[in-house]
Amino acid sequence: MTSAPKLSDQLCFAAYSFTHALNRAYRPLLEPLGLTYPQYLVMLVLWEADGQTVKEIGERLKLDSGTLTPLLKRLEAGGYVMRRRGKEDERQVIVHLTDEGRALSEKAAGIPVELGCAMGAELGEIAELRERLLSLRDRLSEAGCAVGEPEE
Amino acid sequence: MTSAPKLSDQLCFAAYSFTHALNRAYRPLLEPLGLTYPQYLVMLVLWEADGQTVKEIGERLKLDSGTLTPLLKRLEAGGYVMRRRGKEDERQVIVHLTDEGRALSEKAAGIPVELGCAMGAELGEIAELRERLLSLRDRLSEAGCAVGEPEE
DNA sequence: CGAAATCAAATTGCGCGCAATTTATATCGG
DNA sequence: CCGATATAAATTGCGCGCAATTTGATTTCG
Repeated sequence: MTSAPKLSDQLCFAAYSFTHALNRAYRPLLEPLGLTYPQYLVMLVLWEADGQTVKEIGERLKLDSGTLTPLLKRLEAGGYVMRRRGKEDERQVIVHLTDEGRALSEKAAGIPVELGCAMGAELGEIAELRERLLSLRDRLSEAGCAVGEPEE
Repeated sequence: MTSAPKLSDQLCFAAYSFTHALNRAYRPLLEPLGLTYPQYLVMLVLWEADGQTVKEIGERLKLDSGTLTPLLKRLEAGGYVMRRRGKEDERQVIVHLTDEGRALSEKAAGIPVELGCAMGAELGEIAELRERLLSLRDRLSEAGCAVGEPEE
């Protein structure tokens, strides 16, 4: 008798609802900066290395141009980045921080700390959890198309 | 000098991209059933207990009527559930499985197993990770409005 | 060189998630 | 009993995420 899978047993639901809770926790912290959470992630990528192409940003965040193009336009409208066609290769668009965008990193510096406190978890626990999630993510991505073949 | 937070240091990004990877892994498994991942979660809730109100489903999944109402309408259009106004309290809408919706649980029974294999993780590891994510989620939710007060 | 294949962004369409508002029903207090 | 309050869904508006397609530039190869 194949009983239905239980919600409470599922790692997937735990990850799903944890992510949403994180999103909700970030919202009030990011709102004063005029950023959504995915926009914040893009800014993190640019603070690490300015002048990346849409493709490079997408590889880092695992997002495609369908998501990034409108998001970057909103960041541009907000005055945090500038989008320029590449000079050598006109297919690509290079994203540069504005002065304002660079300056924003100072205001955002306290956010991870604050979130860490809200979770009340130790740095070591956080780090370990992070590694496990990234490793499972990569295994899932590798499995990728292999998922789905019947067992018999 | 307050340097910008690093993407790679962040638990939040790990959770974010793990969740998206899970979503992508579920997609090809759920597509033959005609379900999206959030729809699958709703079905999990109903397979455990049929005849719940929109509110009850929302409490279980941490979703509100703005998300659930259109989702449930699509499930109804797909023939898996029926939505009925409550007889005692006409404010609430009670969601019932159809025969087809109940039958679907058999086809979905293999999905968690398949995903577990794709992640190549042990049951114990999965269970532990799940508990930690749920516990952090709840701590985040409790902190809730407390998040955001300045430190000085 | 020039057509075909490849590649980077942009666009389109759809389903979430959630804040904010609206509608309809139920309950409470005077 | 009736108006005020509270509650459950539904609705509206916006920003993702992603599949699929389109547009325009570049590379490949005959």
